[in-house]
Amino acid sequence: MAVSKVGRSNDKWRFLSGTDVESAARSLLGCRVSAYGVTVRLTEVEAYSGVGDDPASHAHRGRTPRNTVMFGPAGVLYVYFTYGMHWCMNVVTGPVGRASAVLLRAGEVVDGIDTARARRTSRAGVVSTDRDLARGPARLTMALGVTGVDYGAELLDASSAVTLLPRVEAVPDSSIRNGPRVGVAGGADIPWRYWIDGERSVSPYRPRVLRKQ
DNA sequence: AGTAGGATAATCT
DNA sequence: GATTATCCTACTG
Repeated sequence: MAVSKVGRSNDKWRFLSGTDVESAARSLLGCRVSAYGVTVRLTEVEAYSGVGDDPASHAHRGRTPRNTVMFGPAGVLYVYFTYGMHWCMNVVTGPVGRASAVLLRAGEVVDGIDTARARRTSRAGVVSTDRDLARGPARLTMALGVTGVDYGAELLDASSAVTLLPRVEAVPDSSIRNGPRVGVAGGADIPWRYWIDGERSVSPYRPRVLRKQ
C-alpha cells in the first residue's frame, strides 16, 4: 500500500513539513528514533536551514551529491560521514526544495540498551556509561547502528529500518532551552541548538575552536 | 574538571 | 589541498 507521507492523513507529523525549521526542531524533542534493536528518546537537536541564510548548513551552497535528500520531502533520513570516522544523522524537514534539516545530537536509550552498549564499546574495550551511550551526534548514530546504508530512509514508514516515533510523554515548551550550535564554522551566532532542560544525556557545550583570524 | 592532540577519509574548492 | 555539524585517550591540576 501507499506509504503515508508527511501531511494529509498523517497529521501528527505535520510539523515536519512546515516552513519553520525551528519549530520542527522543538517538536522533535521527546520523539523516539528506533533502529536495529535500539530506541532512543531525543533530548538535543540542532536546526539547519537550506540554501541561503545559514552558512553552517550542508545545503547552503546548493545541491551536491551528498546533500541531495535534503532537497526532497520531509521525514527522510539524511546521513553524512565526517572527520574520517563518524556518521551523523538528520531528519529532513520543510517543503520540497527547502533543504532544511534537523541534526539529532543526543538522546536517552529507552530500549535495547545491551545492544547499544555493545555498539558503544571502544576499540580498547571500554564500555560507555549509560549516560554517554547516545550523548553526541556520532555516538547517537553509533548506538542506533545507523550508517550510510540508511541514507534516504523513510522515517515515517513503519516498515523502514529506521523509524521516527511520536512522543510518549509531553514536552512542555517551558522545559526547552536553546543556544548556539556546537562546532559549526559559520552561523555561530544563530541559537538553533535545542535541548530539554535538565536532561543528563544532553551533550556539554563546547565553544568552537578558533580557526584563524 | 578541563584541555590537548591524534585518528582518519569523504567532500568540495 | 583544506576543511570538517566528532570522539577517545592521556595528560595536568
